[in-house]
This record gives sequence, structure tokens and C-alpha cells, in this order.
Amino acid sequence: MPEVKNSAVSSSYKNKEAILLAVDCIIFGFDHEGLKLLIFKREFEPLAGHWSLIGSFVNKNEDVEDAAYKVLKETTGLESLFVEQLHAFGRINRDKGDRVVSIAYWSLIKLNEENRNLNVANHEAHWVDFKEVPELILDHNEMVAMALTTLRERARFRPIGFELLPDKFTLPQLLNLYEAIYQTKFDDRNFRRKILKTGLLIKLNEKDKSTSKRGALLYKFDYQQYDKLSKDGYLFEL
Amino acid sequence: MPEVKNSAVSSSYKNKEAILLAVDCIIFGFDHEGLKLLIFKREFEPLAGHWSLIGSFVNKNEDVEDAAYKVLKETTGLESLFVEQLHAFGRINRDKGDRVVSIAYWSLIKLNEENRNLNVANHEAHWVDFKEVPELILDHNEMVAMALTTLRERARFRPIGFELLPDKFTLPQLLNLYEAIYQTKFDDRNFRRKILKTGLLIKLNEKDKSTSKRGALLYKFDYQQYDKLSKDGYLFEL
DNA sequence: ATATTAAACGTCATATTGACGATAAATGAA
DNA sequence: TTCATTTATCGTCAATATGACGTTTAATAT
Repeated sequence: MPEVKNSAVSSSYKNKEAILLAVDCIIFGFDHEGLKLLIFKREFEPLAGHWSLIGSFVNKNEDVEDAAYKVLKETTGLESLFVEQLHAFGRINRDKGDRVVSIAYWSLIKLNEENRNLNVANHEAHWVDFKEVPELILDHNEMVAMALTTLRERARFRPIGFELLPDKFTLPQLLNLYEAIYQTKFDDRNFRRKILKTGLLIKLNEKDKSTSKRGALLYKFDYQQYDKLSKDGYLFEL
Repeated sequence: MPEVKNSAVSSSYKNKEAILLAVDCIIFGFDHEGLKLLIFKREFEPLAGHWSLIGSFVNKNEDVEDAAYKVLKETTGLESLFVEQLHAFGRINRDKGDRVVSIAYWSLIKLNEENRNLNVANHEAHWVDFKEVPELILDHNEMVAMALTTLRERARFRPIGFELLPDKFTLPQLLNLYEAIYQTKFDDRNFRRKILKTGLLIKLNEKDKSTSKRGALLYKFDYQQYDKLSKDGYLFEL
């Protein structure tokens, strides 16, 4: 096999330089106040004490994805949540400490009494309004911006919003969520029509009276129906 | 700063294991025969001689993205082409040779007489029909499958098809391209209506007579108009 | 001249959208 | 117990978009 000269294309594993690999997690949550982002105080130098996404180095004997799941499980306490790889960030000098390539994952969690509380698992964690994210270390603000763009893209064509709501939710809640995600107002009547037409919501015989005298009907997401429609190449559109 | 015990979350750069990092490129092209994929004969062990995507290890002193661009430039001879990061593939044993995490990039190129020819830059390269991709090494078939899914997603809502056509193209050509991408037939009259309604095509006063007696009008893509519409949050939909 | 062929144009019934108006179900005040 | 208030829910309609399909045009070759 001829060795190719002056080629960008690799021709063996020899003399290749290994690089530190990390995962960083963008964690979105939603409550009555709006869309939130979970950020942390960095616990080691350089930049200790600064706001940061939560992350971890990837060990040589673990899958990259597992590393992300481990971080998410530890910081949210949740086993099952929506997680998707966002992007690998690989600029040479993105990390001042050493050459580190970071693979970012974004996730959506259903807020409840436990994971709403801060200082998760010994880490100083804070939920912040996604519109008021402070300066984060390294390229973490860039990661957040990209995650938000991706969230908006995904939520437009996939019924992903449900991942941010409790299992039972009302249509006004769902509307608020979409309005928070896109930072715009939707006509409630048209929104209701579109969302119900998908056939992905199951109407329950319960009402939530926490926000109005009249109370709003609770719905749950029909995951079975969604799976069925997805297989047929279904395309949800908001 | 307290060291967190038994935590997935990293607390310093010390004792972290570096990992080999690679880029692999999924290169799509299109001609009268259909949508093509550029594959290569692997030039080093293990698996030398097997079909593979083209790739390269990432040096410690280069951006990940630059590594991908370098490979693409070398194998296609093109400076400017559509490139987008696809996904980082990070399973522990995905590479038999060593622990290698690969960041895949997908790209679209305008085929011409030069880059259509095989054995690009000393590498044994072949264009293959995307429906008949042979068995590739490692997880490269998985990468191709994901790239195809992403291409279809992108082409649905972004006028990306033009990246695969020459600067001047006819509507029947464009239709053929979309039909190849989605492996389905579109009504030519409705397709024409939709595509022209976007206002992104500039009609030229030239005809291409290579495929019919009558000849088809040539168009070019209006990149300026696209930029303008994109900024206003425009959403192209096929 | 005329048959042939791909390209281009046109029509229409139906479905979807966006912009509203109107009603309903609860509460608490008069 | 009536009534005003508030949020939730249902309904309407004109404008637009869609899918399905028929027709004409511009060239070439016979």
C-alpha cells in the first residue's frame, strides 16, 4: 500500500497525537416563569468559580454518549430524559487549560419539586432564564446559542415540547411553552386547532384549576400514536 | 474548591486520558444518473483495501473543522463547497485499530469534468450510486445513513439542492435531483409552481438543449435574495 | 408538412391558514 | 342569587395553498 505524500488523508495510526475529549451538556427546563437553562459554578482551574455548562472528560474506556448520560443523570437525577447530540466544538484554543475537543449534548427535562432545587449533587447549580444567560466560560455561550437554535428547529417539526412539560398538561400551558421557545405570540384558537389536529394529544377527564377559575382540561401526549405516525414518515408541523 | 467524590463531572485536567480524534467525510454528488457518494479504498491496516469514507486524524494543533476542510479540498479539488458537521461517532470499539472518536462531516459538490474523474489525488476513489453503497469499514455505513437522513431533512426546508447542481441548471434537472434525493416522484407542474414561488430562482435567457429537442430554460440560484430572506427568518419548504 | 417529445402553462375542487367574533365555565363581589 | 370578571373553549370566513390533472408550446426528425 503506497504511502501518500503530503496528504491530509491519514495513512496509519502511527505517530498520531491524542487529544483530550470532553462532553458538555445544555439542559433546558420549563416552568410557569418560562424557559430555563441549568448552569453551574466551575469547580476547578482555570476559571474556577465562573459560570459554566456542566461537563466531563471522556475516559478512554467509555462511549462518548455514555459520558454525557452520566453527567445528565448525576445533575438532574433523571434516568430518562430527552438527549441529543448537538455539535462537536473543536477549535484549537477553545479551552485555555489544554487542547480539548468538546462534544455538546442538549437535553430537555420535566421540572419537578426535586430537580427544580439547586445545588444538585454537590454542584452549585442554578436555573437561569434562557434570555438572561450570563457570560459562561470558553465557548459555552456559543453552545447555548446553537442549542437554542436547534431546539427551535426541532420543536417546529417534531412534538418535542412535551418533553419539557409534566405528563399531564393543559393546552394553555403548551401554548405558553411554544411562545416561550419562539419568543412570539401565537393565536390561541389557531394553535389549539393545529395541535389537536395532529391527533397526538389524549384528552383526560381532569382539570387543572391552578391558573383560572374555570380550569383547563388536562391532556397527555400519545407516545404510541406518535411512534406509529413516525414510522409512516409523519411530519408534525407547528 | 472542593473535590467532588465519585462524580461523573470532571474536576480538573489532571490524569485525563487523551483519545485519538479523526474526521470522516461523506461526499455527495449528483449527475444525470442520480445521487452519488464518493468512497475510497482504505490505504492502511487494519482493513486496508476495503471500501471506506475518506478521513484523517486530527492533529493537536489544528481545528477539527480545518481537518475536515483539508480532506475535502484534497479529495475534490474544490475550495468552496457545502460542508456541515454531521455527528460525532464515539462508541468505544467503533475502530478496531485503536480508540478513535470520529467527527463526521457531510458535503455536497457540484460535479464537473475534473472532480468527476476517479483516483482523486492519488487515492483510489469511486463514485457509487447512493442506493448501492457497498459495505464500508467500521461504522461508515451508519455515517452514510445518517448523512442521507440529514440531507433529506435539510433539503426539505432549505434550498440546498442547488449545491449539487451546476451554477446554471434547468427546472427538470432540479426536479430530477429532488426526486433522486427523496426517491419519489413529484408532480412536475406543482413542483415548478412551488419552486418558482420562492422567488429564489433567476431565469436566464439561455436554454439547455442536451436533454430535449425543445430545450429547457436555464436558471441560477439567487444567493443574495436567499441571504435577505434568511435574515428575515424565511423558511423554504419544498 | 407532420409526428414526436420534453418543457411549460393553466384550471379547479379541496384543504389549510390567519384573523377574528362569540360562548362557556368557573369565581367572587354586589 | 344575580352579575361582572377572567380564562378557556368553540366557531366562522375570506384568503391562500395544495394536489390532481388537462392543454399548449417549441423544438427536432422524418
